[in-house]
Amino acid sequence: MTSTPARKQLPPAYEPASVESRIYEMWESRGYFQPRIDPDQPPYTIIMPPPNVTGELHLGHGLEDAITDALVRWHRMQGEPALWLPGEDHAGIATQNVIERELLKEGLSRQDLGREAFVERTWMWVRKYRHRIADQHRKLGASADWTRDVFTLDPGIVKAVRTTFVNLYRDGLIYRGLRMINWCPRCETALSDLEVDYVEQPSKLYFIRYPMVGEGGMPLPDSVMVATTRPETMVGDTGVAVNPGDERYEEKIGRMLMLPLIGRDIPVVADDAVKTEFGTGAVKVTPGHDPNDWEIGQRHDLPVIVAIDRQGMMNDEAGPYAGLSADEARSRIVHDLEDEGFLDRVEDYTHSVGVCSRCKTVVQPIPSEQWWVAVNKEYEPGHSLAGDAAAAVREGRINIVPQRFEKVYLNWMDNIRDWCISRQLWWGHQIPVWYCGSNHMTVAVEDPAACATCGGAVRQDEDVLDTWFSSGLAPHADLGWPDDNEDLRYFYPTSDMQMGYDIMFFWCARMVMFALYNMRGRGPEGAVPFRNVLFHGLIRDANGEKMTKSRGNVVDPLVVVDQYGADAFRFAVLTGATLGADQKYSDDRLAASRNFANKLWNSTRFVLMKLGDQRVKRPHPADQASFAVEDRWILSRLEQLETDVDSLLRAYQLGEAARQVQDFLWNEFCDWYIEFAKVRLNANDFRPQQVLAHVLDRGLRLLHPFMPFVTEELWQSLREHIDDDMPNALIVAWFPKSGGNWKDERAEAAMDHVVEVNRAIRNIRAEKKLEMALRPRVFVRAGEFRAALDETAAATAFTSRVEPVVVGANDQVPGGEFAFARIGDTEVALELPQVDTAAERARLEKELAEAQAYITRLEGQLGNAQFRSKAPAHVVATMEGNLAEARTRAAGLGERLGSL
RNA sequence: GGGCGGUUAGCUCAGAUGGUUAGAGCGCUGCGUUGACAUCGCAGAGGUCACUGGUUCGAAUCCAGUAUCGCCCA
Repeated sequence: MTSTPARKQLPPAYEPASVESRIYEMWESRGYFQPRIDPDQPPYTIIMPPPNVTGELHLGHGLEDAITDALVRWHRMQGEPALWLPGEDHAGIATQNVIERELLKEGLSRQDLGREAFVERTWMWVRKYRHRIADQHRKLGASADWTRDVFTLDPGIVKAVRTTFVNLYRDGLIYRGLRMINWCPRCETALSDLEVDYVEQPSKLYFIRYPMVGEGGMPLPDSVMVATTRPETMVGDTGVAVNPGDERYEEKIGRMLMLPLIGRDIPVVADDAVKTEFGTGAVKVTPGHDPNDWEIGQRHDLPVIVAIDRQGMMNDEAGPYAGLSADEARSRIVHDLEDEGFLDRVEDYTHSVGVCSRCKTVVQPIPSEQWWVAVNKEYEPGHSLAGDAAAAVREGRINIVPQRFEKVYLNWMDNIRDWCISRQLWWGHQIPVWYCGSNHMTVAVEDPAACATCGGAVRQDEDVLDTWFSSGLAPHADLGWPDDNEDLRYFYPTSDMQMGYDIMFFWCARMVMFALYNMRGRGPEGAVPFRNVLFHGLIRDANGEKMTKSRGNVVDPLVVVDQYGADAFRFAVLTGATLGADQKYSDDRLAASRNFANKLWNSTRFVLMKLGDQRVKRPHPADQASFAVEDRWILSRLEQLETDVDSLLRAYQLGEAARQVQDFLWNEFCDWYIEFAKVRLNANDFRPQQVLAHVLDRGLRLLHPFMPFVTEELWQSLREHIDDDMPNALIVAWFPKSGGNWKDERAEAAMDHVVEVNRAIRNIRAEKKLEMALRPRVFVRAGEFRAALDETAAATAFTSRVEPVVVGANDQVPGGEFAFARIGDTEVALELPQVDTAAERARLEKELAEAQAYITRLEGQLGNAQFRSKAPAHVVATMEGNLAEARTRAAGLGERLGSL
């Protein structure tokens, strides 16, 4: 075993930097992150969404680590073999772009290097950044099993990708086909529908007359006017389409038009896709340059003419405009149309333009031969990739949290189209297809030596797969599929999955589709990639803007960790918003969380100081009656907290759970229990020691999933003071679960009352501006809670700086000058050097008025027969209790007013 | 065009299945270094829960509509 962390005197303030790396090293070197496979126990498994190897982690990754780590630590502390499997993604386009930018600084292009050298250079980058990324996770406290770290280009994943590809191909779910794609001229690759963003752009709508021609090609005086936003594409027009129900064009359907400037004859076709209300109701059809026109062209057998090449230049098909850029061609064509009288008019128009989501270049829709996944095709009766993926969620085999995202997922899955998976890149999983000289295709997992059909020499398809193809396999591929190894058998299906809602379609949807296909041998329940998937929101900047490099508002989580500590960062992002909602980043919230860590640090210092070198037993419920009211109160409250945290965590309400632990530790344990305990300890009554140690121990355990470092560091100091079966580290200590043994309603009510009495006393002190040194006598005329008030009188004396005298309700308070307050059936009379009668009267009247208003409300409600008959008994009882209490209070106040 | 979400204190946000006088942090006001903590303590001010209507004994919470901001899909 490695040496335990250094345990000297704790410094007076928590210094995360001096603790975090030492603690993390201790955890990792002792192997706590590696689960022990135990066939008798169900495991907890969660896969890390692999960050891109392109560079640094951002706040979103930090949030993900905070969520995942809290979950995995919670499960680990419940004794489950817990596996958090980390990884990194090769991120095709993104990484290639980064390397190309690097090369550009040296004046080189990837073509200068050649494919092999370029890929090798990229690997050099990867080797460096993989470790950097892992270290960043470590700084955030991620208790991931680094011995199982997976990179999406590891040999095992290559095998998984190829096996999936081959199987899908054999089942007819992967095909190569000429279809309209989104081409990014800058990235020089095809993109899937998901990688295209649509932005509104002001543009023009051009109205162009296409003259009709007769049988022998004779021009007729009639014409059809079309409206278009891209006049330069008209050189590729092969038809004009109208809606079949549009009366304006009824007689023209089937007739021929003459394409201006070009002179080609093109037909008028009727197609439902044409909207009568757009432009003139007639649209030119350019199947080579528009996705909708492509579809129309397919339906009406129109030829496809590609007149603009992939670099955006007009080619020979453009006739007189060949060699021009698309922009130049547009102005020339518009000019020529006008000259020849074909241009009717131009209107301002706003339309949405597809841009590459990565580089924002306007994408070109072009027909191209690419590889596709047929997501809706049945490979077995009743089974298609998308159909099964939707069913798994509909039928509850996969649970989406928060539930509202279920609709988004299903809506997308139900309307999904075939997925373009080939990319014209060099960095990624090269498509496992080989071609020979006779154009035979060999599709194989292992590199073939020769063509499977004719034995000829083969060349591999040059394209690579969409990055999401490989990450879509993560849950089963990361665990070893297609090999049938122990990890896969034991840890699959994974338990939870977590990601930003922005990659629901990219990643979550693909994982579900692939897993249900690849793992279908396990049956519908066992095939799912995960049982629950959590969608978290985005971290935005203080103004609610998305953080992007171009905006320059990106915050580095490691800078935050340096400044405030990893625990503070994690606590702040976890409590910053509810799951699924975006949150705004704020330094104030970080500071508040750091302050909490420091508060915890100091309260532990206090407990340790009071324990000295003592080793105490845990309080035993059998001795409950022997404990003081504040002991019974805090132990009862602790059990309630344990119950609440358990149910909150089960419901994935991580932020609320963290808040409740904080609230307990700060506002109940520190503010009241510790303050009260001081009095007994100072009087050499050492009974609070075991309560202090026990409650703190439990509190640190409850907080550990959210603030792992500071809790572990403190617990290391605390553990040797508790005479119990204490493991070596908090990370593997049992998570508290209430047995209900300490629940004590009476103690809670009594202590609540004592707290209120103290508040009332302090309130008077503050209001009367009594000097701190002054310790006035205060008569506490107690009713129901006399025993508790008696028992805590010394604590009241200490914490509220008074000399309390607890007397019975019927006892008289001696003469003198007093300020009065009422808490239920208890009257507080604080002795003053002198009383400003008018001010005192005003104060009491205000309080009385409040009490009266409250009474009126309660009387109204309780006087309602409907309420009495329909409301549950405990609600009525509570209100009756409150009414009685308020009446007692009002009566007391009235009495005091009368005597003034 | 379809769908989803937000709107609660000056700011950032909590408020399961409707049920005490709606909470926290930060900020603000006043007081305060007593041996855990000034990264702190005590006390206080501050909210017609966006609006309108409905359901209910009872609505921040459920329903319908409106306004406004944002997101997703087409």
